[in-house]
Amino acid sequence: MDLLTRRPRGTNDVLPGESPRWLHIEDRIRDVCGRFGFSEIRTPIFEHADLYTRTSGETSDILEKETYTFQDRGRRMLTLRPEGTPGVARAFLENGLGSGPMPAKYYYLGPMFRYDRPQAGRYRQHTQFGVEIIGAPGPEADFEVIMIAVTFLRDLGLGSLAVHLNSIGCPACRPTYREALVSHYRAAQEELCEDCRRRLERNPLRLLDCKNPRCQPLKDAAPRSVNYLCPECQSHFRALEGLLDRFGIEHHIDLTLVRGLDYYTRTVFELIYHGLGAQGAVCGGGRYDGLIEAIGGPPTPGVGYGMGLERVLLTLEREGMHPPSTRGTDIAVLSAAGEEHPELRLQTLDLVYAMRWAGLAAETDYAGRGLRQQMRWADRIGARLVTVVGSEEIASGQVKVKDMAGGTETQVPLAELVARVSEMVRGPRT
RNA sequence: GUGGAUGUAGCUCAAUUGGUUAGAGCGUCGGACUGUGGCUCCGAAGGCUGGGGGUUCGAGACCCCUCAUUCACCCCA
Repeated sequence: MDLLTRRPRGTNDVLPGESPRWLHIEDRIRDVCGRFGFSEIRTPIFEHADLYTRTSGETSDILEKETYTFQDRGRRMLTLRPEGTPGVARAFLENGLGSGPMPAKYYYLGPMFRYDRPQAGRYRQHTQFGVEIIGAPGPEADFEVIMIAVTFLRDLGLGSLAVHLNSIGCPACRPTYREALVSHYRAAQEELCEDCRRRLERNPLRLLDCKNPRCQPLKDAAPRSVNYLCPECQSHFRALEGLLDRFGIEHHIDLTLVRGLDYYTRTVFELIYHGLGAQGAVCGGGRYDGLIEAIGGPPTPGVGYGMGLERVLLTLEREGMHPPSTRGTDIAVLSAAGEEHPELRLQTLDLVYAMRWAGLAAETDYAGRGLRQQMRWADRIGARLVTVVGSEEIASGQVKVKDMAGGTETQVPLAELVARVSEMVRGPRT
């Protein structure tokens, strides 16, 4: 019934009070991406449903149960994007971006959609900041992707991070590992929890994700993917670790880290923020050397991540960090006109617009309230300066400008008001 | 999808074993001070107690359903 006045489940309004936090982190994103040489790419919020089924794999119930998929009026099956990477890969191919300078380095920022049960920092519409490097096969690209995330979070003041890292091999070596894993688990099939039995059949790598105590002994004894890597995958992984060491980035090899999407190869990683428990993972990504080929392009390596910004925001709040204050009102122009002096009111508006066109943040209350109330209002909105325009001022050509913080008033010729206020706000020119 | 907790004014919270007309602080608007803010005092607006059903003479409170939030799972893009 009051569906009309309630937002859909798992969505959020960003209210004016919250907006400066978003502006701040968006600002930091654009800055760090510029420094790292990443350009923004904007792709549609919906894509053909096939794009995601083709890339993310059939094993995950992600796509069947957790996407917003619908048919449009032209009977196309479309999906609200659940993540950024497939859309970027598609745009890369469709627009022939491979003929530009390689590797291609992109970042994106925007809403993603997933149909699951909301929790704090986890919503049906959430905002992701992601980066992709396409066309760079070596470990330096993996490193750069991790570093841009680490640098961004450090810039925000969230330095207390650890990189959790693993390598899940490539099409050459992963099958061997998968077999080893399956035979290890098959031997003890009866002891497994229900979920794990299903995983064993459908997606064996996920066995390592199980938190059921019953499966722990078996999991602890399970073969490790890093021991099954082919020489190429192994040296790639070692080199990445070496780079992280060299730059003093805290990292742990997490042998149970197996990301959910089928397209990952070699490196997978997560960034964990210390002391946040289940909400600690702020960022996850990895290498996807087979993805572009899977959607019909030439074999092209890629690596990237997605970062959930609501979770970053939540972390900032829990750490008591505040965004820098935004520009407020420079001057409130109060009107002593009242309703019976329309001409005076118009002269007040003349002044307000002259100030705005000169670059000042000028505000005026809509006429009608008493001066006391207007003053109170100017105080509430945080105006730095206040001036009053009335018949006395117009007649004498002199207005007073009051500094709200100190309470001091300065007499200023009306003709010079805009210039003088600009000086007071910006500091005198030298 | 599974289990637990919680829903009272814009916000934070009250309301005796189930008992008259659901209160306070903050915020908003207005007045004291009708041409000067912050402090103080006064006043007003603002509620189908999330929604629906049930028990009862009587429900904000108890029961059922539903919606939403939240925590832990599941999953993690």
